[in-house]
Amino acid sequence: MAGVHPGTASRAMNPDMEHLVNEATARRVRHAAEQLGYVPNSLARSLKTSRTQSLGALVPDIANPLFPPILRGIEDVAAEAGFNVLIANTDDDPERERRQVASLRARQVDGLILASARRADPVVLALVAAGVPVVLVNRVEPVLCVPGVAGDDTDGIRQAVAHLHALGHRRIAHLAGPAGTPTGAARLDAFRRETAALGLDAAGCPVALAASYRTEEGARCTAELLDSAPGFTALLAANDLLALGCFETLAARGLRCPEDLSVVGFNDMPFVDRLTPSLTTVRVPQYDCGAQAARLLLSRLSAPVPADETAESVLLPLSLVVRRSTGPVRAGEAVPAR
Amino acid sequence: MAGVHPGTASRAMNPDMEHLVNEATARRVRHAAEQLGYVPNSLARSLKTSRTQSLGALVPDIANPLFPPILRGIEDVAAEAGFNVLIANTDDDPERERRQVASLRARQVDGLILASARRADPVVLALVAAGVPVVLVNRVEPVLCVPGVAGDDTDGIRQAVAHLHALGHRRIAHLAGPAGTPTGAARLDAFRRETAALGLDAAGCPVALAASYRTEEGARCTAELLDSAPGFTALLAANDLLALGCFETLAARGLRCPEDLSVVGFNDMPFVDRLTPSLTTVRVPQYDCGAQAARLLLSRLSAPVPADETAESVLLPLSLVVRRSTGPVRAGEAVPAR
DNA sequence: GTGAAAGCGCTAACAC
DNA sequence: GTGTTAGCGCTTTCAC
Repeated sequence: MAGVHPGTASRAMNPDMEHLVNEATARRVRHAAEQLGYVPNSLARSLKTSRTQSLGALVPDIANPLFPPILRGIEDVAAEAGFNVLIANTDDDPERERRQVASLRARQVDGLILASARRADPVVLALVAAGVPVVLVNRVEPVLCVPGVAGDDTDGIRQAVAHLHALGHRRIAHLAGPAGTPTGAARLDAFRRETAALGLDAAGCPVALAASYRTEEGARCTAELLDSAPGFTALLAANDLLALGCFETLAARGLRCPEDLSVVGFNDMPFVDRLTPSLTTVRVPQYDCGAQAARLLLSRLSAPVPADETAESVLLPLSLVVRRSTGPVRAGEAVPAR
Repeated sequence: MAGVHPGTASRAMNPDMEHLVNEATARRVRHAAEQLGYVPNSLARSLKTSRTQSLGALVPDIANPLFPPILRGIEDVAAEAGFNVLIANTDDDPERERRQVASLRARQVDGLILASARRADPVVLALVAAGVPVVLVNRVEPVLCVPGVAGDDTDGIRQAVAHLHALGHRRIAHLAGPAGTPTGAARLDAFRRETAALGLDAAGCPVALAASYRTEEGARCTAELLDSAPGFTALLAANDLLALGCFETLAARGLRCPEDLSVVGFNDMPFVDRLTPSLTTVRVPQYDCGAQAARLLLSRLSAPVPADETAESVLLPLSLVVRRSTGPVRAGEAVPAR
């Protein structure tokens, strides 16, 4: 319609090549495109250039409130660089994860951000072996030698334990996350180290292992702890959803929080500040995690890192947000220091 | 590697064409593919077939808890049919919406699901004019003549008003959603009709118009209502987030819910059952909305509907969930004028 | 049952 | 500054 060769039209429509074309011609082409409602076919473009300008993002479940802020962080950074993001849910199911990764690879994403990594995740290993640029977020596993962005779990747990200790608690239980997740394992490790470092009696600091990061699991494990190892005055949950489950069990048994039990969560999910009692929790900057992970991946795309270079992971600082679910231990319940 | 022509390999790898190829040959091809870690390039396939097996989904903001369940519904149905979903955020910004639609079209999505439609949305009209299969969800606008799936807002408001009326409330305020959104407009309309039908005095049923579906807006508008038209004993918010804002203002002014003011929300967002007081609200089956919308779109893709056929919209039944934020009006007691 | 060949819409060398 | 050409990886009609 502009009376030019397709090649010229292509140049006129591409901001990076526009300078190669006569200003008047370019205007004519753009005008024709506008008239025709022409939208360049990015599939064809990608087939030619073998870059799709799109990233894949894998999350366990988009409906889990932890992940939308991360995804939003990824999207915003990606959009700024002209990248789209394809989101897929794994439901923490390895088989589904495998299928989703295959689908994203078939769609030729330029790189992948995984919020769904499990410990020694074979899918991640395969991806790395295949040379696909990958960055982990939230769940970072150093053993995998994949760069990632996450909160500094160890320090977060340290702050939470220190807070409870300062309130006089000496018997602190831990509601640990699934052993298969890097976060669950790291937080449990940190919990054991920190309580030991403060000289707390290991027997007074029982641990329950949740099978998943779900409210019902939190409720079940809390009940289990109360039944099998009573006597603790505070409970540190590896995740806010688990803490919500704890609230449920306490309510069901007529126990009050924080009077009977102080509860600390992890993540600072949206709306946990509006619960009663409002949840004391370790704030993880999810949006920033996502944004940083996207930046890390984009930088690796534009400047590929040699295989022998060590994968650098970023640990974002966390801060404890003290609210109403934690309080001083009751005098009668304080365990005498030995 | 299998020693066959690419065309044969293609047939062997495609479940629908597999019957055209010798079983032994097919096995050989699949084995070679496995060995090589071969993943078919769906870009090239799509370029040839001009179907991408992907849908676009536009939401105002993925971090708004209303939308993840809808997206999950879409994804699950799409996945079952072998479709991927590309998600994009509009932030309710028409310009951003335009760009996102262009990007999705450039990626040749086979159809679009919009949760972000505004009233008489020009982007939607342009899409329809261009013959792109479109389905609306949540925000459905009959005027646009686009099929959609949403809750039956009119009936939802009816139930909420009837509930408050049954509790003795005769002065009910409405915190209306943005006039630019179909949901805001429909709920306001229904509110006016229902209160009138019950013979309530219009002057005793003041309305505040929120500029956006955000907590802060809800807080601001509640304050405005309390200041300008005190005397109402119940407040019906067009959306749970607005209701949360209402809670904030009540707390700030030392007013109790439901003793001083009964509050009803809309949507039944995740976690509003855990607030104090737990929120009485109209439950919208978000997941089902998304799932139905996806089904509707997929059916239109496989059996295109002639242009002259009327767009059929689906209204899902809603139900009021009565919790603790509503209670009987106390005789002679009204919200104290400041 | 398999091979041959054309072409989806675009871009990037290369001419001129 | 613009036209020409080849080809990205795949599918599909048509031969045989």
